[in-house]
Amino acid sequence: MAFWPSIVVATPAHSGVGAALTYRSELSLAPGVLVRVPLGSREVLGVVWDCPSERPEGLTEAQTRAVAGVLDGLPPLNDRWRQLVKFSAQYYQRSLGEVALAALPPQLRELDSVQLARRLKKRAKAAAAEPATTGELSGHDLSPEQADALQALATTSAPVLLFGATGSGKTEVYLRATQSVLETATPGGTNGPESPTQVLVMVPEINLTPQLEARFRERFEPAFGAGSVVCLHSGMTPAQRLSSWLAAHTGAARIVLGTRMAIFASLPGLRLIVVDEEHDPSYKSQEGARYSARDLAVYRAKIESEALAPARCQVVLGSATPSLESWHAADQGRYVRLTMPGRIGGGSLPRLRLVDMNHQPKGAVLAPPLLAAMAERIERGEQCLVLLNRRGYAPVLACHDCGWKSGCPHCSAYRVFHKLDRTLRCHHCGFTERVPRACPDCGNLDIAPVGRGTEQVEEHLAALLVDVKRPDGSPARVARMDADSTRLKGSLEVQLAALHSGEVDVLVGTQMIAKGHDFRRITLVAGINADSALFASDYRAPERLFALLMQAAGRAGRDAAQSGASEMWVQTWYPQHPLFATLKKHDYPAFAAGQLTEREQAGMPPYGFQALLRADARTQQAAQAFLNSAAGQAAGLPHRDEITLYPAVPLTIQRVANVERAQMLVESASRAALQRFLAAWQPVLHACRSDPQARGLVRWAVDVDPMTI
DNA sequence: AGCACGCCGACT
DNA sequence: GTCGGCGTGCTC
Repeated sequence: MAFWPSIVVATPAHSGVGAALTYRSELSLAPGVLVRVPLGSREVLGVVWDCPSERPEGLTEAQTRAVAGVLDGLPPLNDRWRQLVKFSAQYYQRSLGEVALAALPPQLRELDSVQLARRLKKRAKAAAAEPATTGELSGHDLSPEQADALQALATTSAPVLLFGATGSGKTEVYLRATQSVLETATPGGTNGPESPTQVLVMVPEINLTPQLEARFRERFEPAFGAGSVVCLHSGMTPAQRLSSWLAAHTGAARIVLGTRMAIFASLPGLRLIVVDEEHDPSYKSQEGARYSARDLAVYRAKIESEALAPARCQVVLGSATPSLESWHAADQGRYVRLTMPGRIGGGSLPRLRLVDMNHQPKGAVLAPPLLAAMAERIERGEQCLVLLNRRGYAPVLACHDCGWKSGCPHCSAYRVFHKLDRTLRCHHCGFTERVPRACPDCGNLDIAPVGRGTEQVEEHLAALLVDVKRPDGSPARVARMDADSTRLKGSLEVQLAALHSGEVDVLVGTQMIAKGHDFRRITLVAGINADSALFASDYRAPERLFALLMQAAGRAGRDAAQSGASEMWVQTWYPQHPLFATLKKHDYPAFAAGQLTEREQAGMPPYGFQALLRADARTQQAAQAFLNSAAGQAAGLPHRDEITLYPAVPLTIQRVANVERAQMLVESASRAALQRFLAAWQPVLHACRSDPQARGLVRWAVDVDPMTI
């Protein structure tokens, strides 16, 4: 008897192969089984989607090829995983195969069933050698707010928005919720009683995994064994990723910590998903399938719950400054909002001090009152954070004689001056050159930096604070932390340790210093260039600025004894801006309500729904021609009358690495209409590729629910 | 995406 | 005379 399994393989959206391919097999293959199949002249990894015993019509036997091998020994990917993949592919307008294969660890593609069996055997052996010691689970006492939140978590089945101030102890809530799920949830469901309960915890950045991993290991390894907590993120080696993935898939791992990619991990016993800092834009993927791991978390919990009923899989979205989408969902009652307004130990949030730059000496990078406040803190043995969202020494180098600027020859952007290695670096394409001795255009020797980045502020501060002494009489120390200073592996840890040990008094850095890290002795945080975000054209800019400043403020005064005296300084030319009034009161609900009113009036998300059609081409003309041709041929498609297609426009940074970029905004008041329209548009887009006007088109992509427009 | 096939310039 | 440039086109 022959079977005709339909199998998904890695075929990107551009390839035109959208659906599964039909192969031949002597054996019946269960859906979710991993196989190796011939594709063209290669042999690739595939996932069985369906396995009928009838050959599909319109396909002759000669047109099919036989399955080359089955990766037996590995349990099939379960129905819910396949449903998650299918939904993601549909919703984000990509092929099933692309999403499915991208969700698997890359190294799995290179393994045959013999090698895989060897890996699995090794894993089993290691697990047997390190049995759980059934130690006691320990934890600190809970605050009343934490206890209330946990109580509410236990009784609700809707998605939970945990709205907790920085320092309110959200992590402890995650730990307790995890503990409760692992200890009490009954295993079972459709996946069989053999799959132990599991928890997925996501963080926005790789940088944040180590400290979270340490806390989860400390709490759970004594009871659940050495391999019970694993990480999953793109910074791991291929071998580590495969290992963690297998641990999750086989149920050996009980807790998976990871970045957005972890949402696709195979977790047969999944009972709880935590999305920490749920507002963070990093949860939205910007390449391949442009999925939102936060939104998929909500969907995944829903389908897991449906399969587990009456048991359930819960999802918790945590933030001190939730996304307006989640806030709105809570307003509507679709999510349950749990609020933890107070800091652990009763400390208060830092006081906001606005510095009106209109009344400061001309050209001052740091206002004198801010400097004085910093000096005072240092003399008391306290630490300061200075936030500036621009790395390098200066964003541009310019010649004052002829007007030359340090533009990138490959991008429509300036190259940034890095003084440390005397280079001009393009932050978009990476093109780097040594700084020219003289102006390349007119030969003038007097070329000067314009504007400032973290390197310059670090240098500046070191000079300005040179006479300031710490309590022990030693001079103040200034350090810098940004993507440049933490590039080398392990250097982030070294720098964090220097701050913790008190070696450093002032830390200058980009937004990476605002995120998550727990600094005990910081009592002053300063944002020195917030204005650029105040009037940005992106309608999400205020939301992001508020979140960043709120998060940065949260770094100060985490030690309750000092929290009363801690301050958040913001330098601005617009102290009257309404954003600062709500920030001053730490009143996120008021800020969110204001933003939501504006969004509603403008029909913007979450009241309207958007997608972008993006095109990259060798010329701007070709990119726009593709978009225009796509728009023209959208006439008559389903729901076209419910869709607004905006004119094609170049991106803000029009050219990157010699590729011209353009996009077209697609908008609708109905998510369903937008979805159906995009699905019907897909074949048209494929056809438009070969439009003679669009000659030179490099690639195109649809971005559903884009973060920036 | 890979990887073929396919048709035009500088080299052993 | 070939090696190889990357422009189209297909993958059950």
